[in-house]
Amino acid sequence: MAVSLNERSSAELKVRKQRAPNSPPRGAPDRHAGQATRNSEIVYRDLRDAIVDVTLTPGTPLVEKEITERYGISRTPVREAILRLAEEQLVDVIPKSGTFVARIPVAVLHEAIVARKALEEACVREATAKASKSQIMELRAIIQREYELCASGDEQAFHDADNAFHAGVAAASGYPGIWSMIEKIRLQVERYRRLTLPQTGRMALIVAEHASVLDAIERGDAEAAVAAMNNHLNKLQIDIGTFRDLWPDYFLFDKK
Amino acid sequence: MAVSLNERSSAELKVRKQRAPNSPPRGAPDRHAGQATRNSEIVYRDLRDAIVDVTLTPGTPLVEKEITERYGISRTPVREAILRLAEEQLVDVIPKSGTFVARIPVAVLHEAIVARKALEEACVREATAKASKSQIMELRAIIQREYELCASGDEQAFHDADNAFHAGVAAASGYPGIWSMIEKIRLQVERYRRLTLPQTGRMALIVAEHASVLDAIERGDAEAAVAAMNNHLNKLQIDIGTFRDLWPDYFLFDKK
DNA sequence: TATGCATAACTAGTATACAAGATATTTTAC
DNA sequence: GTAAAATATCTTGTATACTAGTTATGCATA
Repeated sequence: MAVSLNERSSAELKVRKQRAPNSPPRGAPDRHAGQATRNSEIVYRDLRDAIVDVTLTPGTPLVEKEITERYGISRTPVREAILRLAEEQLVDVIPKSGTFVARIPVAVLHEAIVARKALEEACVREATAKASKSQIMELRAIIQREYELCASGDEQAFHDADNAFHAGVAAASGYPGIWSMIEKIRLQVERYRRLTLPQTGRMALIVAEHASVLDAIERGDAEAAVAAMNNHLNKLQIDIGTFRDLWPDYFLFDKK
Repeated sequence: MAVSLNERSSAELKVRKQRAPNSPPRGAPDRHAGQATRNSEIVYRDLRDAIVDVTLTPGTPLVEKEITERYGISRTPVREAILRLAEEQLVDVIPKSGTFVARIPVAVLHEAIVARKALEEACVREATAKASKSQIMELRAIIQREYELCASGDEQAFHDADNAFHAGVAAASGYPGIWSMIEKIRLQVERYRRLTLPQTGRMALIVAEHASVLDAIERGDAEAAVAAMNNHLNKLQIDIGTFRDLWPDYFLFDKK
């Protein structure tokens, strides 16, 4: 390829010292998509997971130096991880003072559920029109896995399968990217869910609800599919009142 | 050593070297919300705006050192800004190689429009039910401003007012946070819009469409409001075919 | 001239040192 | 004894030096 002159204009060829403008490397443009082994990525993932499953409770101070020592790395990648979390409003960083696990903003919580319902409704409606046979079979397989995990009682795996179902519906709708939007939204809601719901005995109900969504999709009944999905997601509805007294420090009530 | 005993429990007092756990500073918990003057924030904003209004075209290399010299600051804040852009998929950073303004992903573009419509539909429906008189008056004022800006032909200001209208609808719905979600989604679509539409003569149409949305909201006709909003947003629909040939390097066609 | 390889120049990733502000502690004044 | 001021010790923000990998360049070789 060194030999093969590509068809570019001579104007672009004139720039020799620098990389030719407007030409990202042709060879590996988004290999970067593969999981990065960057330290900041590891720290980010660990911290995010710990915050989401409430291992790190709201208000807990996050000291860069401490994390630095735990991982045996320098402050730079730790700092990058914390900045990402700050953007997702999972931590509050107060300049020159400290960084803390953010309290759960109840206003955002409510809006997140509304937004999720709106997005999933669009997905399920489109999936009803466009889902291929193979996609439906995949969804059926996920439901079967949920059924099995429900029997074995593996909550974590069940939860993963639950998400896989929703992601699968988004994929079947031709809007896989919308699921990644939902996942971002889901972070805050998930913190609440983990904090409040023991979730015992609800697994069987979820499986049934997923099945009724898929049934409607399969028979092409868009309105029924939407209704079933909305009914399913309505179970997320939060009742914050109870917890206002229990853990007042975990929540942020006043909208900023 | 501690002369002034505060009223804290002895359990908490045992931790002396560290700040007491689970206690973010009471005084200024979210003063951080005020606009930060951090250098990284300034660089981020400048770069983001330049990318969104296509001053920086897709594929343009972003050299940290160069930005460093332009602003007279060190690499650290520049790097933080670039990392934020990478998360929003506005730049691609290829380790040890280079950072480039991301090409516009057409698949994401399409999904972004679908998502926006879904979210705005939820907002406008709820706004019809909940909008206060004052909120409706504010929206009416925004439309009037649009009318005036349309006459004076100030595209940038009109565009801002356009956004203000949609934000106002979200506020009236009681879901102001959903507008910030939409704004994130809007970034990619905006790049496309700036690139393709001269947008001349469309301003008057937009004003009329906004007015018809607000009229429906005011008379409490949710379905009409939703229909008007969808009609309005449908104008965003993209026709990528034309531009595939014009600027093939600006777009990313294959879904990763 | 064409091809492969060594080398130089560049990039982003990381480590570390220092600066600036906030908080906690101690000292001092009354 | 109380309160206010001085000080020490935290924190995050920034600058800079260094590391490691990538890309371009030029030279040797056929």
